[in-house]
Amino acid sequence: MATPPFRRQSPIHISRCTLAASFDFLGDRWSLLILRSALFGVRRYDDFHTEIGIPRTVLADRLKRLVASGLMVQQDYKADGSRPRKEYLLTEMGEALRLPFLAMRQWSDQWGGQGRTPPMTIIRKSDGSEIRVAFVDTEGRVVPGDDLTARFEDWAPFPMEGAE
Amino acid sequence: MATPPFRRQSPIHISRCTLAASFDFLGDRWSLLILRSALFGVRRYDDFHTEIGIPRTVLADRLKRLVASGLMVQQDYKADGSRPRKEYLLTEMGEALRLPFLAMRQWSDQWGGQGRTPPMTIIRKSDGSEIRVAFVDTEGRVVPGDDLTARFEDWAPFPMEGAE
DNA sequence: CATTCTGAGTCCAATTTGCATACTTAGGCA
DNA sequence: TGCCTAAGTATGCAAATTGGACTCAGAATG
Repeated sequence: MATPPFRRQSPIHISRCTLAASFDFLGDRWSLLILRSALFGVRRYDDFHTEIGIPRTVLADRLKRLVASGLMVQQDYKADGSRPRKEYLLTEMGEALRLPFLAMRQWSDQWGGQGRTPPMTIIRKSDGSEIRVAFVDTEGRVVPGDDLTARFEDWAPFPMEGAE
Repeated sequence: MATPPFRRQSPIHISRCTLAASFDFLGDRWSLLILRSALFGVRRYDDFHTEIGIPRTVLADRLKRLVASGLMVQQDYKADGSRPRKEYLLTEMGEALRLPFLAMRQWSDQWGGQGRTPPMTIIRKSDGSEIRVAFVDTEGRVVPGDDLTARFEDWAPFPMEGAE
């Protein structure tokens, strides 16, 4: 993936950038860690609390925000031997974070893994072969990172090697 | 991408999770926005400052951390008519964030774009065809999200549909 | 029926972090 | 010599975070 040419400004203004908006919203330590756990199947207040060590006040706040933003929904459940409670489930929108999060995990394992074998591998159900995240074309074939450019709406194709 | 089964704990403990470590490190609004701009080719202190509206003290702190962590390097440059200055460039490690960031952009455009056409499209240099981020197998072919499972080191293959 | 237990929160004071404004620094240039 | 500019640092106030104690509701226990 090639290095972008020097620029004084990003081609997309920050106030109209959906990515910047996302970062603004869920770009904090705790929200990201909650979503990580949720994508693994964790659902309950106390489970989030003990797993990630988040202060209870902050957890309450973050869950409220995640629900308000449509990434999670509250749902009743009833374990036998205890009263009805709420659990927090990812919506389709929240579930869709699986791809970017796994792309991020791939990066984390490669650059922060200190050469160790990653503890988790994604595999295809059918045959157990390894899966990774990559750029693909409309035919569904992998494209190398250095063969990419970006096009901007109402712009000529951009001399970029800096899609992002 | 299928919903994971309910679990009380994530299969990877947070203290040994490279992804959690990454979130811990760069999981804050400003670091993410700085990296977004950097991936577009922005390099200079004041350009970051005016583009993303970050307070100068926080910017100084974040750049220091990004350099210390190996995501960026300081480099001298000399524009004519002015004295030598420093600029901040992504390292190979920082550049490698392009894939996860673009995966995140794809998500942001889909779920936060309110149905508008995304202002940016990644295209292949050679023929201008559209490119996206997806799961691929070892042959470089796209794999649908619901055909995935995770395998954990020293574990049997995991009944997951919750790779993350 | 009264008591205890538990998951899911809220409340609060101390600390940390973020913020805006102002100030500093250093070399080129008029 | 003094001004200009990019790139910071210093400082004091505001906001968010933190850990600990407290609350609440219904199920189980006696």
